[in-house]
Amino acid sequence: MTVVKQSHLFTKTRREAPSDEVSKNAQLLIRAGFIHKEMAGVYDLLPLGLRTLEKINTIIREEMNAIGGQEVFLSALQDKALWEKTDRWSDDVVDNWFKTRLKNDAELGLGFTHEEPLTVLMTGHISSYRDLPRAVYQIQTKFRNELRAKSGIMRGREFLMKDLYSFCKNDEEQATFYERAKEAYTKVFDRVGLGDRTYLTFASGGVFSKYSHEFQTVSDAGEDLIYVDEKKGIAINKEVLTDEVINDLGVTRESLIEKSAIEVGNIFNLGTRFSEALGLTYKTEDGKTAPVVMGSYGIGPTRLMGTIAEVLADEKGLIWPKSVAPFGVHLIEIGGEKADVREAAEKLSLTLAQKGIDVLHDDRDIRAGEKFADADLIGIPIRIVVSEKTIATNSCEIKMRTETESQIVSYEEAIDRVHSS
RNA sequence: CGGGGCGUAGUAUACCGGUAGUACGUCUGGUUUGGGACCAGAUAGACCGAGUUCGAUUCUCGGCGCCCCGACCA
Repeated sequence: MTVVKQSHLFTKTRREAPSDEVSKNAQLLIRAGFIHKEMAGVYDLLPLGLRTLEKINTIIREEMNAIGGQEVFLSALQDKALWEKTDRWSDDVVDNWFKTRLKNDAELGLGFTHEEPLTVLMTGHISSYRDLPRAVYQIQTKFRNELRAKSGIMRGREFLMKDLYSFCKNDEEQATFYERAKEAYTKVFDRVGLGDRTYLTFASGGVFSKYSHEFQTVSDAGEDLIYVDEKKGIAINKEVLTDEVINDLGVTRESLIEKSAIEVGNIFNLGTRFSEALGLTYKTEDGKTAPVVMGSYGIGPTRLMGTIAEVLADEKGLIWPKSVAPFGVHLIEIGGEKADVREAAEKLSLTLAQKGIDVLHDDRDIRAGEKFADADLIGIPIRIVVSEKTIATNSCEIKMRTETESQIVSYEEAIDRVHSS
């Protein structure tokens, strides 16, 4: 693992939030130097932000791989003819296309989802029941020409999406995979630190199934209204809240509490809508031709990052769970112009790195107060301070981001605590 | 897309039909050095275009941009 010197990091923190951002996630992420705003709904990722995003992506990858997902990377540019086959090219049907043209005037789109191209791609790779089931996913930039970008990084026009598609022999196989995907999603949200406030939420299922499932993280910043049954740990999206649904789920109106929530994931059955329209069929055991049954499963990693920022922050700044923090330890030296302090800090950061911890070493020649304020703003879960005071006793100070008091401990104990945290 | 608000420096603001000032920030130097210190110096601004006018940041029109509410959101 690596040690990054903060004096080397090109991004700087800011004291004030920019005037054109109201949402907490964007204000904090910009102030802390994780992202940069290009225009409404379009953000760049800076080194700290990219590190965090990659941590999130790694967790998602691990869980998708665990259910048999195979990663690909499809193109953003999309062929008009393909989307006309499923009647999703017209602006009357899909109103958030970004469309552009080739030099020869042929129309293209920038992908807002990838059912069509992947279904066609798979026609070359699925031809027998022996080829099924399959699960294919990517983490890719999506483009959606939103009428109104809002909520900072939560609803952008260009954003990262993990989209997995399942290909199964029949509804039963699809249902089995769907359940596994549901569990994988639950693990993802647990691992990124949102598990206790993220609810499996029943939502509109479209044509081929009664329900789809959303994963909704409770937050005042959310755009969706959900009705939560806390005992059962499930929720119902307002858009499908009917007596029938309430009955289906075995809850009562009295048990439901209305909450605002952020949709961090969505899984749904596609049936054979795309396979039939695009000719994705296979031969069954008895030699018959049948359409592949599909499902689709999305998570927006950038939105997830914004949600974590939004939901877990305090008045001082960001608070990253260990699993997604850009660094494991923020090591602050105070009085680094003294050679022995600098040496002790460098030695400790190297030791931590050798033990598999990413360390951000604040070696900047600024006052302690600024370093502490920046550390709180950036939100790395563990802060370790090395100063003249501490090296006199061969010790250092350690403090969790969520704590207010630090403790003086030996280097060995500090390392132990980093490990056990 | 309907509605609303707003565009003066990174932030917050002031003044004004005669070409912009303050504070904070930022940068440099010095003194400092455990929760955003002090002193000195510096940096940086009227969204764009057209019109009216001798002269427009100021008035008019058009554009562009940003934010919010709603709608939308496989």
